Amino acid sequence: MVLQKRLGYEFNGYQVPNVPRGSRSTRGKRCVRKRVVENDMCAFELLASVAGELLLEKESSPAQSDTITGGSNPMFSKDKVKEEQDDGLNSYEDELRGQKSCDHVSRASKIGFQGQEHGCIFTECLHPSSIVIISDPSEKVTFAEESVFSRNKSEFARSPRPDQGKFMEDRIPTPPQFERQKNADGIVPSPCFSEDLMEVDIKPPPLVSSSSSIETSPKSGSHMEYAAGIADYEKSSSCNQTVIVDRRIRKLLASKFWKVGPTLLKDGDFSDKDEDVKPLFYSRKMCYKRQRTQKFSFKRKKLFQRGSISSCDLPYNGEGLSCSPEIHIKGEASSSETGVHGGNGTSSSPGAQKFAFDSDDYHVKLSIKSFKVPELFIEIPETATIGSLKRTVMEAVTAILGGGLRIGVHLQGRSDELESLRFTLEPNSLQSPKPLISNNEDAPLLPISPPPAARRRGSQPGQLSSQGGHHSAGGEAEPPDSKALVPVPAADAEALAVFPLHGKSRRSETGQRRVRRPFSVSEVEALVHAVEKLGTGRWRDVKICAFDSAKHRTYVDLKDKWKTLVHTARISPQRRRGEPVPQELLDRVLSAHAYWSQQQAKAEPCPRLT
DNA sequence: TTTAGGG
DNA sequence: CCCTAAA
Repeated sequence: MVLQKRLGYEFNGYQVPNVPRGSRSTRGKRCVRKRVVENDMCAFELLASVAGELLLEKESSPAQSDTITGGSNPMFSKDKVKEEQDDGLNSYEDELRGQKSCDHVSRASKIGFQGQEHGCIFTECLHPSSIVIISDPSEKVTFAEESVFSRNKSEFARSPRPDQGKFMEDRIPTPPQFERQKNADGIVPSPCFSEDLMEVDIKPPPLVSSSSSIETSPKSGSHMEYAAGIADYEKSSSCNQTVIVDRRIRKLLASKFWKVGPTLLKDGDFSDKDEDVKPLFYSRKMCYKRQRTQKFSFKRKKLFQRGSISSCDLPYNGEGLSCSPEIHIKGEASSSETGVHGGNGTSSSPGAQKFAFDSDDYHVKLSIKSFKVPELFIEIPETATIGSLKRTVMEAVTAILGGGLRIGVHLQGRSDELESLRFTLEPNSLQSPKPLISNNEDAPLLPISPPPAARRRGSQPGQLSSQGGHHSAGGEAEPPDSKALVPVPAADAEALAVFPLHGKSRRSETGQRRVRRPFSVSEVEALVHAVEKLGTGRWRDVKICAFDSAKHRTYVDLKDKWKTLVHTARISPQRRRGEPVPQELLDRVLSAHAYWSQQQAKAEPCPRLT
């Protein structure tokens, strides 16, 4: 039984238009950056949210006697699924079809949770596969997968102990912040809000909200908000399980756009500066940072040192290339053997619904089916091939996901249609270790403009040979630069702001190396003709005369081309590369060059003789 | 801004 | 193609 829900997490990918140098407005950049930040969300948040929704659905479900895995639960019924699919939310079942195995996905994102009345959901995000939702650790904690409390968490036993609740309560004092909330709302604060636990990266409830009221003002009635979604799950063992989730999650899930916490979790948003209070949320940030920043700090630093990457500037080559990697999400709920014992009493949560579970415990297993990786800045050399691109993309995404998922990269589009070139990421079947890069993908991917960092490095850019690949990039080793990819999580936009993105960014104006556009024969023809007429010292005139409409050809380009033409004409045909230029043209090049050189020589030493 | 040349 | 000193 699988609950399938297409999640609306999408990165509102942006693409800075190919604005002429120096004409990009500051305002435009600010907009870009803003969007990046607002769309930030990471996988574990997503999973946690899904878990929240599952609980909500469960709560609202009339079929209370079903276990989460129950097939008769409307929420998980095929009809429901179908309905969502018909709703245009996409059928990822179809998408998933063809995948040999998604077991790893399920495993990777398994979430174990256990609730108790008035508990809170926490997610741990040390690793995508270690997401844990804890509801009221004072009672017990169920771990999914590995022990997520790897640090400072030794107190928590993997298997719940009868006395654990007491154990926790004895050790952990209730922070003042939630004492207040308790007073205000009459809700018993969870002991898990302790410094002790906060230090271990416990994340706050994965609340998703379009308004900042919840996240930003935990002490002003926010608990009410939290409690609004309380759902009590009464197990057959009479253990009450309560998980607090935000009802809005569901609504938001329905929408395609999630505005996520990070933006709202600025320190300044907390009116209470008490260090005992902040850690809960603060740790979330830290956790996030560990997940993201730490991983990429090296590469990012490297790139920035070379001044090739900006958090808000052209991530692309300005030619329309963009990467929209996708991962897919699938959710499922199932029972589990991870027994949780202890717990007692009945739920006292008003209005809370109760559910009886056949098993002692249950897990909500979530598997990511589809979500868009926030953003990927990938640096590739001019000589990049589809294959190297794929490798790069895969590497980046894998890094983002912390290796919790195996990602397969599927190329969409053709290398000769870079405008539509995309990569789709899918869970990589464990049993199909097929090479990720096929040979036919190692064709040169020329039109892609590599960032400046690729410049002045390594070998000369290979010539693009439209006819045959005597220059096939076949054995082309992937240049080091191609690995210098930088996923730029939106959350790090702030941190990245350290770099020169105030005012005018160098990169946005001069950084992007232009796309290489070899001169065609006809262009050479036009150039030769113009030079024959105007000479070799009036490139501006040549430009106006023969390439006025060719925006991408500057007079410098023409001058350079003439230079190479002269060189080409002088070398043996065997040494020439690229699209062959008719010998006739080359002859004219030589003669014209000789003529105008002579004219120039004549004019210089003795102008009056002309 | 253009030229002229080196990288 | 890029970068730039010079003009």
